[in-house]
Amino acid sequence: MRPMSLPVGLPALADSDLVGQIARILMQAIVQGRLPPGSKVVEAGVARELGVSRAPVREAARLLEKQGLLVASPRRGFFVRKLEIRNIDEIYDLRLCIERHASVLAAKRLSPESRDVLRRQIDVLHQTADLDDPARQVEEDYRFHRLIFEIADNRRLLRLFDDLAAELRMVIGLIGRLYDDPHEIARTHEPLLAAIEAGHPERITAHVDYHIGHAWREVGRLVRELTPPLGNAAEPSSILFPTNGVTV
Amino acid sequence: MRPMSLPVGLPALADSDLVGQIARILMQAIVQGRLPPGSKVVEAGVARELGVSRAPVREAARLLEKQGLLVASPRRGFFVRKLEIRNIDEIYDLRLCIERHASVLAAKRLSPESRDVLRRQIDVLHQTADLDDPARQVEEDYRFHRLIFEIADNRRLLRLFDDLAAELRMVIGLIGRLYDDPHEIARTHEPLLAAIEAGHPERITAHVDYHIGHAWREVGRLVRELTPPLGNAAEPSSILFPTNGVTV
DNA sequence: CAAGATTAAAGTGTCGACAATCGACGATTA
DNA sequence: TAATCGTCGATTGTCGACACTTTAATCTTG
Repeated sequence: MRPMSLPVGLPALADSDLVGQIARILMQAIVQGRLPPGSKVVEAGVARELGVSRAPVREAARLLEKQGLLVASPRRGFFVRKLEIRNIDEIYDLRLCIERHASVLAAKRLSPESRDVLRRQIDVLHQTADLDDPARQVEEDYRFHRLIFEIADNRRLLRLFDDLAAELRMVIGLIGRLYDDPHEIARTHEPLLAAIEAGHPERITAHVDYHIGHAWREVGRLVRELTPPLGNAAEPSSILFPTNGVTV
Repeated sequence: MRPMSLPVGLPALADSDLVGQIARILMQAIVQGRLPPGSKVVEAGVARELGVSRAPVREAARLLEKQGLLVASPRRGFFVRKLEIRNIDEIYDLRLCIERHASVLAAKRLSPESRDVLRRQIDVLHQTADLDDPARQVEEDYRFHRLIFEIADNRRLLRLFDDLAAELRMVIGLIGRLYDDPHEIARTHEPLLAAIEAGHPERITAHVDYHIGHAWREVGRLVRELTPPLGNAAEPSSILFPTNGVTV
């Protein structure tokens, strides 16, 4: 048995695949804002907190780096990716691109069962809207869109969506509530599903464009509002965020 | 004032990045066929061969896994991804999706300079066609398409293309010569560029569809032909690495 | 002689250690 | 006082070691 110390406030890591678990834990910490953008991820700190050595932590950090959540600075360590508008735009641009595609694909491969699954998820969206739980709302929203990718049935496309979604969740988590009326969110999914059921590529892409484009503009606006305290998007010399030592 | 600051905006780093170097070396070994699909990547072997320890090798392998070149089997190690038609189709499907998008974007952002760069690359394609060097031809072909992504100016899109291209290079490297007439390759790029210059989204996507779709069908056909005989070629951990120790 | 059991070899997962490097702080100097 | 330089702690990059698993090779045994 391995001498595993007691993780204080962190979920215990029992199963194998330590690296994957650490990556997930780090990801959660990031998207939940416990590791704010710009903050440093100290390997030893994470390792100690989780009761493991630095090696698997490093590997997890590398994965998150390739995924885009972290950036590595050569002899200085890993940092949570900053909130640059450029990056937001690139993510949404790519998401729009693949979600149009996935939606059209999903329409082609839509079965009665998968149609029902989407329907039910819209119901969930409506129910969640009553809860006044923005985080949950965002989560169920993503679940709907993820379902579309699952139906599209391209594993690589799905993985890509998950990667983008993780980063978007971080952004959305930071700016808090995204829409004023949660029911509005739920409703806007209905015409999209209708278009998918109808199977008209043009109508589908139009609705996706509207739907994602709306979120894009909204997030962009809020991020722009949130960014000024940092001045312009000075990319180099990453220390414009002081060692805001909230590292885990 | 801060003590640092090299030239702003330069990626610079590169060199002392052992993990990145190992990842590149492994990638080359894979796309050049020295590590055939299905073969095992033994950490200790690679480490010894490169004169480093296993730690950075593992990190590099993890990156290549996330990129799709390797697959990890929990207590058994990393393996070069096998050549499944399903995977090929997924890659090309995604590539088609993003290349349409990138091409339309590139048209929007096309400057006289970037137009000339594309033109010149087509010239290179023609020149390369005379050399009877299939690998080189494929390389210059990718360079053209990569230029489109550069012009599209979305870093994430570009990274994604690079990831896909690496895997496609592996596939194409394995099936050897892709087209019968290299000049044909070069020529087919011209109407695509013309469409981009004209800036008609429909014409652009049509040409991209034709261009990429052609490669897709061709590769798919060849892979289908090639799959029964190959299957898996489990390699004994032996010397198949760089003829020199360019590392450390 | 084949199928299963046994043992040995190879390889992975993880750890702790150590030198090299970076950044902060304070002493030194103009 | 402000700027420069050197020192020191903190942290990274890399290594070698070790326990446990898987794979192979060998030995039983029906």
